[in-house]
Amino acid sequence: MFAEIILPFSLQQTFTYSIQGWEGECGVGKRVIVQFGKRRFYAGLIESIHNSPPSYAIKPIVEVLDDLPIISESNLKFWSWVADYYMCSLGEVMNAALPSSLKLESESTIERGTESEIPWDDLTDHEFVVMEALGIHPRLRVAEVGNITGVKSPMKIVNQLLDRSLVQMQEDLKKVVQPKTERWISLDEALDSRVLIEVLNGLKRAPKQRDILEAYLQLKEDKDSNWVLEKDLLTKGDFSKSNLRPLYEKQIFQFEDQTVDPWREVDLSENLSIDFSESQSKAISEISEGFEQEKVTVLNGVTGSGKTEIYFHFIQEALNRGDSAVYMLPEIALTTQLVIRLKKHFKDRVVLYHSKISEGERLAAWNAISQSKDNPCVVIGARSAIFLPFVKLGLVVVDEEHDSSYKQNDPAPRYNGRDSAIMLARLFKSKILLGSATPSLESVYNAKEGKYQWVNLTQRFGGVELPEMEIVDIQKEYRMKTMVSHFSPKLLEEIRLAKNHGNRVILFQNRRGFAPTLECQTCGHVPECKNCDISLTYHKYTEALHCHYCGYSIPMPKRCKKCGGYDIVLKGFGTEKIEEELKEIEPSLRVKRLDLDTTRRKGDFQNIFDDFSAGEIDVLIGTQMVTKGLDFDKVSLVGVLNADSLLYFPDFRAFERSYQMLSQVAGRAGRRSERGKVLIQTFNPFHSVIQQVIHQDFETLVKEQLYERKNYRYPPYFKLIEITIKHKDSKMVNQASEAFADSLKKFLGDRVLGPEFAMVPRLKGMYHKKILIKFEKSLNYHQVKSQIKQTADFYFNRPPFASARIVFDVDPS
DNA sequence: AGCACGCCGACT
DNA sequence: GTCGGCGTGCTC
Repeated sequence: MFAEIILPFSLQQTFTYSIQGWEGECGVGKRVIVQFGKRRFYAGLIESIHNSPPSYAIKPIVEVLDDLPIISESNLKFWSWVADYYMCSLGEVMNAALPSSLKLESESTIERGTESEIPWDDLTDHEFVVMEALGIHPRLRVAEVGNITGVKSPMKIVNQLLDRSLVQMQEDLKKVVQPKTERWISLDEALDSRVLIEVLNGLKRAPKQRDILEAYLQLKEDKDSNWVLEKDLLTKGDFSKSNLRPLYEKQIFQFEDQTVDPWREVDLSENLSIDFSESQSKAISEISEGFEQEKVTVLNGVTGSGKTEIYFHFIQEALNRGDSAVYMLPEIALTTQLVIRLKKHFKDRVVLYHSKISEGERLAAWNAISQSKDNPCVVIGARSAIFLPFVKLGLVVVDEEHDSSYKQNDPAPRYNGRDSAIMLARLFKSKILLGSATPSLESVYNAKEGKYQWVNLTQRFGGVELPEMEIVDIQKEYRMKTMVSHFSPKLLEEIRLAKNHGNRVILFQNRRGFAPTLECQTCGHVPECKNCDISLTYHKYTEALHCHYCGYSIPMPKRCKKCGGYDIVLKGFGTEKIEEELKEIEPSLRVKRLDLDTTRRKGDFQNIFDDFSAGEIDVLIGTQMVTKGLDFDKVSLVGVLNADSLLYFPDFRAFERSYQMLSQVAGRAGRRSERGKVLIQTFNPFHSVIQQVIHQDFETLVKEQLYERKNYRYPPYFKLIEITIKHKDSKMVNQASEAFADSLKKFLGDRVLGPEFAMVPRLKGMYHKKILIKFEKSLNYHQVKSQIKQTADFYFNRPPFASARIVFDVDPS
């Protein structure tokens, strides 16, 4: 009997191993240790078991790691779909799916060999260094041999020493990551409370132990629990770990190691009850209709209309049936408040899963889900949650389904969390609900075609009106020289007004659109466009300064045009600059930033959030982050500093995204009590998208954009595959991509666009060229992809282009 | 991915 | 001449 094993890297095929000796233990979905190549051992996963012997020599399985499969065949089917659809290997999907602590890899080490005499005089310098090091450390990793000798390929040296039996080599299996645990202590079970006094008296001559015992008893009293954290006990009396050992030996204490639970200190006792408004109840019954027809259902609910409560309702319904549910959100919308709300409602059924949880939590989540057959769970997580080992999955909710961060761009698998979730739901025959205030054009289109069920939830909770929206024409303001750096007089006035009424302000500044500008450190001069009276922005690709309004450009100057000084620097115009300016204009304002820079450390986000909620910050300046699921009260004003930076992003989704982002940020204004205000600064007050945003005219946006997409052959009418060819030699990248594209054109014709240099042509020493395939939905995409793959194999698996790398990105965004 | 094999340029 | 770099091919 043989097994097909998935190995954890980007090799296309599975590998066949003999299961001899492990017939009883083997099973699909279990991990096995196998040797791959001459030395290395890996934990692979059994994909299938069969009895057709291959024509080549095979190796046996070394060990079966699991008693029970870690994932089911349904999950494996899902993996296969992801690998197939997104044109990557099963190994890459496995890597994305498994928590690191389930991955094992061997590591080569060397130690002294059987030859006892070291012929020091016959050693090369490198060999000498290695043998010397082995005298100090009994064991060295092969990588360390490279470090101490400074040689790039240490195996040559190791092999020479191996030949003379001066060293021997070993392979140690290592967990990639070990989960962190913490130790809990209680009195030994065998210890009767009556004998406790005796024990205390018995410790008269061991005062330290007696102190510890007393400290424990006090802690036990304080916390009202028999189990106390070792850490707490040690800090209470300044004891050390070694003081505890005799207490374990005398069987006074017992301990248990558990993975760290970050929710230990949070009070989750409160029970939340939900009362539905009339419009919510109506939406619920419409969603149920969609579910009955087994359709993907889209809940289009404006911000503040209470989508979350509706999700809770259906999650509860799934749990009542004994099914698990997944509630997916874009990563940065996974705020603590939402998780606490969920935990208060669904208690210990809640499982959190995203990139920032600890390895221990990750493993615990994985185990909870794989044992969820009789204990249904509700997973709240980011896109990676779709890879959990679900058993009975009854509901998948994808909130903010339009969000572009559902797409993983790098590394493979380059999958879209929303689209994959739909497939996951299909495989598990579970219900699927997509929610958004501004659904994606894809979902709108599918609903129009009758494929998806569409449910509207238009009324804001508590009847609060949508905010008042106003445009500020900054082209005019700049011309009249009334702008105060990036602020129009109107915006500044509204900020002051908000502050005077004790309200808060959110300012939105898209980072991506704001390229750096050049500033003279001597005279402060900033090069400006001769046509548009705005600063020119620096483009690395062309080494020039561009105006992104009229296209005017000048080569990167070496010295200041005004004063002739050489001291010119590039300055960013991100949130940081805005913060600086506002503090200068209005020093009394308490201003804080919310962006990637200020939320790098764990807890940063929460701190800023808490300060803002508590009224300790007047103005919060942020990037996309402020648009996502933040439920602030008392925000009377939302200001968009420059809407154009969104509109002119070079991407076919730019207008759709602009609408979504501006609507989302506007939705932050005036959520609970009073009506809020939104000010949008723009150079293009009459731009159709800006007009659609301020009139909340989603219908027209959809109509116009769908028309454009159809015309220019973009999704949802056409499918896109972006292919990137990388090579460190630009000539090679040109030749390879041209040859490849020509070959693709033979069967795809003008569906092949490019090759063209990427926006950043050279990245990490590699030149990048892109080929874009646009093809009709009516084509069999399976066939198209396999033809592309075959062509790629033909070019990139043999000379002269074997050294070029190729990357596929299906449905790029 | 990681490792071996083989070709080719730089320095003793 | 030898050492080490790098390109190429293969792994069940």
